[in-house]
Amino acid sequence: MKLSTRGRYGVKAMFDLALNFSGEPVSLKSIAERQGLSEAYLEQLMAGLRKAGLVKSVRGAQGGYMLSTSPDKITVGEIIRSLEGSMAPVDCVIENEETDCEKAEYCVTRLVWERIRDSINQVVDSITLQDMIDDYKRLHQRKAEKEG
Amino acid sequence: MKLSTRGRYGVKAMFDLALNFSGEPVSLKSIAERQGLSEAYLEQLMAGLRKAGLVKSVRGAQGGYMLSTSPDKITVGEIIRSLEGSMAPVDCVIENEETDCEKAEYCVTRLVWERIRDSINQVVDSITLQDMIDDYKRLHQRKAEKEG
DNA sequence: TTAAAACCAAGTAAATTACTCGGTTTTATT
DNA sequence: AATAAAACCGAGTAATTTACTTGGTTTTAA
Repeated sequence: MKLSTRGRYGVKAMFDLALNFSGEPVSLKSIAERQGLSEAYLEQLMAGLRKAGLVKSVRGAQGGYMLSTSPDKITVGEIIRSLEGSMAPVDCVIENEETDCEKAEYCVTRLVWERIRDSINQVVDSITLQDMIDDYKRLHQRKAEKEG
Repeated sequence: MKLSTRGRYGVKAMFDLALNFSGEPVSLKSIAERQGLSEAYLEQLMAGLRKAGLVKSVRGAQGGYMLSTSPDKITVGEIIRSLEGSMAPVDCVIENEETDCEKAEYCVTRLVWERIRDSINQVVDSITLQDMIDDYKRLHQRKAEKEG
């Protein structure tokens, strides 16, 4: 039940874009540097996020990426699902997908997988990039106080 | 974020043991047949469940496995964690384990992973094998009514 | 014109998964 | 005592997935 680097890096990158949300595009190079990620690999992830409509890109010199909308309208769930697919713990329980298992209708374990899936979706869909920014500010304010 | 076959088969096998909870041991062969799983592979899983104290084994002819305690005292969470390890979506957030990430204390994404982990744990720890048996009975009663 | 950037497709080494295989030991039954 | 059923154990392995890299091309501001 681990997230792959796609989801992990994707959330980091999107959070970086959210912190730098200003109307100006942000280059992959700078995101990669700040977040300590491979630029070439990030490129692949951004392609996924762009196809999902979560980011816009600006090509050419001084180009880069920016959130397609404000941080409070983008959830962690949308980010992860666009990069990793459904959060369903088992394939037979992927949203809006038929299962080929003929026992599905009376399958008890299936009910368990559905509950896990729903609870994961509920958390990730409830956290927006703005929430992360708020957490970030709180965390760093506390850090500043602590360090005097 | 998929469960591996270890967790999936493990829950199935434990549910099978719960349905057959009587004091008599149940052979791997019969579990494998009923659940449509490989006997040799199941053996590995049972070793894990035994080490975790969730099942007891009886060796020799007419031997087999049985739940170590009643179905209402065994949760899906215990089963999955004993076979797959922590449900943490990211290593830096495994319960009772130090992370080597020095930024951890002020890491925002970490807060997200913790919330996902907690919510998964909450669901799986709230579902006992007895709950699954109850669901099973409900499901099959409804099936019987439907089929007349 | 140059250089910075996004875009794209394909390749690849390493790790993980989902098993199997070939035994040994234990024990109820005959 | 012999047999057979069963758990126990360690190692091996094919297939798949992951986490990238490489080598380009296209676009566009300066």
